[in-house]
Amino acid sequence: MDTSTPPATLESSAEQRLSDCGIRPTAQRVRIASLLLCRNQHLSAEQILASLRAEGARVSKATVYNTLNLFAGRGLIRQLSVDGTRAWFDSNVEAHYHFHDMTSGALIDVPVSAVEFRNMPPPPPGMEVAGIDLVIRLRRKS
Amino acid sequence: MDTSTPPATLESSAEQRLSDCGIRPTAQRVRIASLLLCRNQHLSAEQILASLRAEGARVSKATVYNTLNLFAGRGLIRQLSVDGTRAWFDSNVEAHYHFHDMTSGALIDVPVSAVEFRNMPPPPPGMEVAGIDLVIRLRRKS
DNA sequence: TTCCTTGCAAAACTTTTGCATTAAA
DNA sequence: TTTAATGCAAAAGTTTTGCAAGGAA
Repeated sequence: MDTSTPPATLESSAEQRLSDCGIRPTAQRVRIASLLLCRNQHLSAEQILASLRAEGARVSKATVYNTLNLFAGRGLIRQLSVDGTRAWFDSNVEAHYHFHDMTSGALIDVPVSAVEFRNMPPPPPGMEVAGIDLVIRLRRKS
Repeated sequence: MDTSTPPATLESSAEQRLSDCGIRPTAQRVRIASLLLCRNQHLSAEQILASLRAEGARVSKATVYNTLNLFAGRGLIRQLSVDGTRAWFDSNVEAHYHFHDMTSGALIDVPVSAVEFRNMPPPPPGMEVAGIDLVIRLRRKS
């Protein structure tokens, strides 16, 4: 639909990643992937929609949500439930944890290497660990 | 409003805890506190509303939400963001973590003693740790 | 009386869905 | 051409809010 602004290299690498996941690289999906996957970041659906429209892209809210769910389902991004207000989409799918600045709402990545677990409780019988979400809440030092 | 069913001891201990927190123990607040604080559990606002009404209590949705927010603000309960769908209110305010059964949605308490951290990343300058939320996601073993 | 709490309904938000239209292979 | 994706608007679900009425001090 829109063929301007973002560098060809970014777009083509996003296209490549979508194809690799078996996702048809439509214009909207490539735009969303380019925006999100260019670096490690945490964005809400609304932020993504606003950014794309600011760039002049033609995208609907429904497509943003559909696309984010699709990407998350294919492991291209990770959906976070950090505060109850909305979902955050994390472009970093490597194992890692988060600082959550409760004042500003900001999320900061914490590498796995910074937190080592001495022991972990065994999962209940018949269950296995699918993932570990660690959120370290921060407040301004008093 | 309603003076039936729950044991007097439960109600009076709930009343005591509310008074201790400087919360005026109205009928609705005592009912909600009695329901939630009788044991360690994780309930949604809607579940609490349904339980109270099933018991014959006269309570509105607005009051349930107002009350839960009030209790959480006073540290009487803890609000959890585990899945994006809704808030869960945890009657256990002692430090602890959670298993999250992704199949059933169930939450299971994990005592702090079951998880020891070998090291923790230092909070950014000017910040301090306000809390640690650890969610261990579980799926059925394949 | 005065202040706080409640209930109801409506509003505010985030996210999903139905369906006609459009784009991709 | 045939299938899948998009856009729009409406719906769905959770949580908040405004305001009149009710209850406690």
